[in-house]
Amino acid sequence: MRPPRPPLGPPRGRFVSAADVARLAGVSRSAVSRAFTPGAQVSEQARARILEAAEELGYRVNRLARTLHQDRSDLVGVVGGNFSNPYISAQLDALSRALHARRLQCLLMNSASGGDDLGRLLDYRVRTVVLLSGAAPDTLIRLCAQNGARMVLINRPRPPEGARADLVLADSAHGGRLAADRLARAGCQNVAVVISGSRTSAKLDRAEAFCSEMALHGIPVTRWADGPNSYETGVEAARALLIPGDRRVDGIFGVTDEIALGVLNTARFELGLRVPEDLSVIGFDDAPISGWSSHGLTTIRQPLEALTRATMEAITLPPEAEPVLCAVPVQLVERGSVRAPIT
Amino acid sequence: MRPPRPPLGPPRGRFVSAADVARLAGVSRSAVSRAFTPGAQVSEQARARILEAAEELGYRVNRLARTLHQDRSDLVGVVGGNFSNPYISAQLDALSRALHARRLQCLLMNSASGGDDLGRLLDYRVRTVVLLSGAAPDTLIRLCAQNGARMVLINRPRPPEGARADLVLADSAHGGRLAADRLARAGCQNVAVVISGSRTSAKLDRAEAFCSEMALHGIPVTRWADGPNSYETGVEAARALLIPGDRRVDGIFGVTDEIALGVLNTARFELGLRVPEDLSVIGFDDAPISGWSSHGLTTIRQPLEALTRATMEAITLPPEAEPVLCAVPVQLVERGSVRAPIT
DNA sequence: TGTCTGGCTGCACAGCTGTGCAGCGTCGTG
DNA sequence: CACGACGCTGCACAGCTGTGCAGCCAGACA
Repeated sequence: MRPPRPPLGPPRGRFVSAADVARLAGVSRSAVSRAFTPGAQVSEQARARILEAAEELGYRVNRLARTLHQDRSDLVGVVGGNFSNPYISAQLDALSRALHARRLQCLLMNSASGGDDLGRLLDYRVRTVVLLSGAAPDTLIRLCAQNGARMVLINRPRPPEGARADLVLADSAHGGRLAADRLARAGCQNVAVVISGSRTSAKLDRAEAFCSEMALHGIPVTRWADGPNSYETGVEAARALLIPGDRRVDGIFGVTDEIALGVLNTARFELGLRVPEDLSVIGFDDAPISGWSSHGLTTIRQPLEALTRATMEAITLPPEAEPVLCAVPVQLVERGSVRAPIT
Repeated sequence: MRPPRPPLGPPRGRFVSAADVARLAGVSRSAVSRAFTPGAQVSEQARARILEAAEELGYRVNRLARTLHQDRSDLVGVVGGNFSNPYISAQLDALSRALHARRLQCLLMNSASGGDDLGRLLDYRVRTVVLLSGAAPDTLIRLCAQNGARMVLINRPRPPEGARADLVLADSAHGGRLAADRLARAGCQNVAVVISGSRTSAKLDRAEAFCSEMALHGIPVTRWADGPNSYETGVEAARALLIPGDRRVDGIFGVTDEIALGVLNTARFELGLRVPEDLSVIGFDDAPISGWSSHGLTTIRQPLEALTRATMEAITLPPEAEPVLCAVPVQLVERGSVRAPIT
């Protein structure tokens, strides 16, 4: 039960307003506003009395109303498709911390549930929309432009010409080449690349670069592209690709760690293959669980800190600033799921 | 100051308002408001003209301003400590989808970064605060009560007497007993329980019930309680607990899957123990990755769907409704990290 | 033709905050 | 003592939307 209120308090079940505090402290509502505005002119006694009254009532400044007055809100819309994906969730964790540190709020939207309801983010006057998954729908691009909200795409496909959006991209092409070279040095003769079915994304660039680099080495590549970006997709791919025979696939590149782990585990535990002796597997992302000793996945690392830092820089740019393109370097992380180089 | 407006269309860099739309459509601002309010009285022609103008300008109703007028907002504050934790991220994924389906928005806050800045959620007039991690600070409890915001605690410690909060609890005690019975049936003689260092949580209940049930079986239990709720805590615990000797620990209960997986992997890959022959390991949660063939962790399942459903019910209750207590049953999931029962 | 009804429309205000501006009192100085 | 300066306060308005209420117009009916 709530303790009985003093007569001056606000009614039950409603938020406390500055007027309530003013009444209790015996000042005008303006004074309350000033007491919570740094640098505003209030006497020390009044401020003390106001803060005391606010504390007693549990008052907090209504940032929604404050936003009406200012040109930008503190809200940043963050869109993701699958927060239980190991790399996405690591990204979200880092990003939400960084936003918090800059006193920005994170309005989360799961794009897996609805269609292109992403425009609803604009209903809340978000200053910026950040996309972690999926492609940016044209309607969202237009809405952001018309309303002066920035848009940050992380490892997302380049929007159509003329669309204003900040791009934060890991060097997918270089990563794809690194993966190809590593499998070639391991002596693989017959390799495959596993992509999810979604066509429009940085994953395609990784796969493309992998294939063309492999062509330079003269090694044939089988492409598997089906299903969502998930562990199960890796499982399915492994079952289909790793049929016994004289020219069995001996190296697989999964365009995300989650896919690669599905391949790795299926090969080891369901098909009875030895990794890396019979099969080399390499991933992309370097999700935290890829380093666990149960997996030991060799992968292409996208540094999360650099990605987050670049994202925060784009987020905090003023709305009229020119869009930014930031490329983040990637690197090979050796863990043992790829055979040692033959010399 | 605001830049001078062109006769039609809003200036760059600001959000489009209903007044802008009204000007373009040649109607009053009220008419615009009504065109976007279901059931309000507007003629078909006016509505069509207004919607067309809104489409052209990219107008979206400002839900922040609308909130000023209504008694409750659409915002739900969600607090978590570590979104890269496998079970927390699965919870967040399910919750964000469910909120989206009910047209509620998810204002995310990472409690790992700041102290008790959680009160900042109230600045945004959230209708409800949901806690996924950590204990509810007294100040937050008081703030919510004074402002008529509901509070939902998921597997969190019971708040102090008199605090109004909805509780959604998996049956920790029953789960702890299930884990103990299972290890006892496996013939374990010397078991340990691994808790994280945080004292205040449902994890303690799991451990307590485990210990008392083991006492009934007459089996000694070593307690390890240190570090955060993380994979590394499991690693550390395994290194410390599994020292070779004549009375080595032969069964371990990790109070979360993440901890249990740290134990499991360290035992298998670093210490060279066979699981389950030399050591039985059991976890709690049933995170998605626990079912992966690389782990095969036997665990106590907290059904995510039931948890989410109960949470949504509490979230959508009116502010004046009495607090709710919802207990969700748990069950044992066999996967092979515990030895077969001896009969 | 006059009157009444009903459907739209716009005015004005509420809801909450930030801030320019004028007013008020006090204090210091000539 | 008179006057100016200065610090503080409250008024009033802006910012954006929802809505009660009155007014307007057209159409229907006697």
